[in-house]
Amino acid sequence: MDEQSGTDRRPPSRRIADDLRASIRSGELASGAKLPSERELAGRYGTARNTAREAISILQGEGLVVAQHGRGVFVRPRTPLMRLGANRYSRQLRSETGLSPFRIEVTKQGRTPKTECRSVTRDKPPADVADRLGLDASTATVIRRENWYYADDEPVQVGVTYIPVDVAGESPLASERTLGKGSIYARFEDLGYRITRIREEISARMPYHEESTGLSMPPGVPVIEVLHTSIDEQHRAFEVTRFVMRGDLNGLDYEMPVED
Amino acid sequence: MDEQSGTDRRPPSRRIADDLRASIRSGELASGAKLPSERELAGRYGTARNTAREAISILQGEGLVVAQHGRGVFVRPRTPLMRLGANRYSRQLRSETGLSPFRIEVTKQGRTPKTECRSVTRDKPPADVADRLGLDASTATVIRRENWYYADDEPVQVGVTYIPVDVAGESPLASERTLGKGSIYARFEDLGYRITRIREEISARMPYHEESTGLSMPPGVPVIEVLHTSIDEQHRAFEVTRFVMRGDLNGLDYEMPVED
DNA sequence: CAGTGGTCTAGACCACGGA
DNA sequence: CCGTGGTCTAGACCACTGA
Repeated sequence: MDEQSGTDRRPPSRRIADDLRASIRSGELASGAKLPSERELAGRYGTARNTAREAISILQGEGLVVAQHGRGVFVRPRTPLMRLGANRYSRQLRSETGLSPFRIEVTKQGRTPKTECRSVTRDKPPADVADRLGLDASTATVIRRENWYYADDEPVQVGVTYIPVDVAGESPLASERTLGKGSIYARFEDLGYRITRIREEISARMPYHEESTGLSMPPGVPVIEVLHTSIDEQHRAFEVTRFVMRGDLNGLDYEMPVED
Repeated sequence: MDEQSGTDRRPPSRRIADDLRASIRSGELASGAKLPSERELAGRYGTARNTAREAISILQGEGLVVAQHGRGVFVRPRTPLMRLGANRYSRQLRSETGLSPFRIEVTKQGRTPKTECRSVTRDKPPADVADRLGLDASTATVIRRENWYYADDEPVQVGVTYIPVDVAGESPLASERTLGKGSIYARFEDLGYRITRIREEISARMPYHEESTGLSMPPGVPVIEVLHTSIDEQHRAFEVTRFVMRGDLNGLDYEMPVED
């Protein structure tokens, strides 16, 4: 009754990883369950501990398990994603609830939202941002606002907003960390920029080292990067925000018309 | 002139990884450049080879480098992303060019596109798909069409389309692998379903084991998953497609109105 | 062929968590 | 305190690449 019938060409580390993966998929190792310890696996398969460890590291890279120092290795529980939609920018939603869609989503999950503007500075825009704003990257200056988004004090997103100085002027957008009622898009409206269209460019990648520590991300979890551009009635791009979101906690949900 | 002034609490593997990462960022190790060999690094830092190897595996997990057996470890070149937009579904684009947006994007990059319908079967819908189609997951039957998308014979995307049997009927959608001129949405129009709105739910995750082999993905690269729903004038969801795309080759680009 | 990464061994010590 | 993962060593052999 040996599963591998003598001709298993997989190296032992793969075999252990495959077995564990199968157990996770079948539900035998349920979400949150503890895997056998490295030493236990090594003994069971007759390998060195490092070999069992290598197997676990494969599963870590696939985002299937998380190791906790001193406790063990656990099947990574799949938390439901927050679903951020284009309605993030809806004026109606803004005025109805007085809450940002982020806060609504977090609250819906029974967690406590928090947002924090960490800095407001003047800076040169990154090349891609300058391009979206129609600015010259080498000469232009923008206001840079860095916002952090939390659920239960756990950071889940960062958003860096770039506003041309010509747009922000001496308004609160250019200097204040807190922007008052109706949040940032109300302030743009004060200045005569009313959002009518948005462009969102989405990509996925592994986090930079700073991001994975800043967002305290477990290994094997990618980020979603969204480069957002706000456009007004006169087709002016008046603001660009780069969102970086933990991929295990966030998702996007767009519904839109198909333009002929 | 020692950089670490005696009090470097980082383990050697981290230190090697940090140094290499810095070299990559600074451009000292350019895109595509070869890293020092594992043995070379071990010698240079006075560690065992495994320790240098561990450092490289950290960078692999971050998607910064790729190892090639027998050749060396290289800085992963960042290929430009394909930018898939909502105009994928535009009738105008379809009729103007006769090409699918996928083919246009790949051609734009100087590569050769290929698409292939691998199978057409009848199946039970997955729960999330059934939900989007307004079907009962346990009783309903759908047509399942599996499509693979290639650039220069390299697979870059998979799309699995689900169509309720009531919609597909006995049309080519229900059985033919090739759908003829104007592609799939033209066939839906033949049946009276004209796409007017779409919903796209986007997430990012590490590939399943089958996906990473099927799409021959290097380690440290996530996938983008898009659950797409097509909606017609009468608000009927008539088709759902789940796209799984290599995150290092694909991006999404939406422009849409903000609905009040 | 020499040089590279891929895998493995059998130990060792440390740091953390929980009883 | 013990059991866990985190890190490291100093070897070894294999498989692949390219001259």
